[in-house]
Amino acid sequence: MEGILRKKERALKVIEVLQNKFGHPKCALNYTTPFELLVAVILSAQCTDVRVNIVTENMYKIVNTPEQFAAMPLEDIETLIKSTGFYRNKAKNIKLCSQQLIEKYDGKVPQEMDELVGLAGVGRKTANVVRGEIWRLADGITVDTHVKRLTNLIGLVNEQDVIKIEKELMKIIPKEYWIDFSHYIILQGRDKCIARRPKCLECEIKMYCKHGEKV
DNA sequence: CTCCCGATAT
DNA sequence: ATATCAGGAG
Repeated sequence: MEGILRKKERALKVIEVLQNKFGHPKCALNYTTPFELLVAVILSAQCTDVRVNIVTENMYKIVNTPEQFAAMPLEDIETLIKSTGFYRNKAKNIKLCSQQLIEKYDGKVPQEMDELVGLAGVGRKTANVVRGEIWRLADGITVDTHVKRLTNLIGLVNEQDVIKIEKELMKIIPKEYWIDFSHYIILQGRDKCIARRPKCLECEIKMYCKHGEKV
């Protein structure tokens, strides 16, 4: 087990490199309201953000409020979001989540982590993204498929459970970087550390990576 | 742990 | 054909 201090040191170096590369990153999902972002993040499960943006651009012209989704037949929501995959679960969650927002929060997206996680289809990953993006709030670190893969490769964690990964990262990453860290890792995951065919030769953080350091 | 699931790159 | 994509619920 590598020391926590050594991990912090390497994490800060990775952050420095990626900060210089990506600057001040923002969410790649398109939205105009907190609710639109919440729905977009729910749709982004196991789906590219490019696909989600194609779907939401069309859909939000028709429905973009909790009241409208709550009133819409489930089959119609399914049709609108079908191409994002898992469409039956997602449609059910979006509709139920909309009803919960109306009943409990006057149709507005709540800020507290506990409240967000209590909504249908909203887990810690989705809640972290919305809180960080909308209100710049962070009492957690977004752990998606990219963060899971890269933090293991970089050796910051040795763990597959996303909740445990998040807790470990919260010990290693200084809080001021909690929001941007995930953005950096995800952007690097798309640009260089692509799961299907990583471009280790061109990777800016290969010296900190289990794959890249062999190149 | 399994299931949900279409689109895309390889 | 197969792996992967800003996961969450049962």
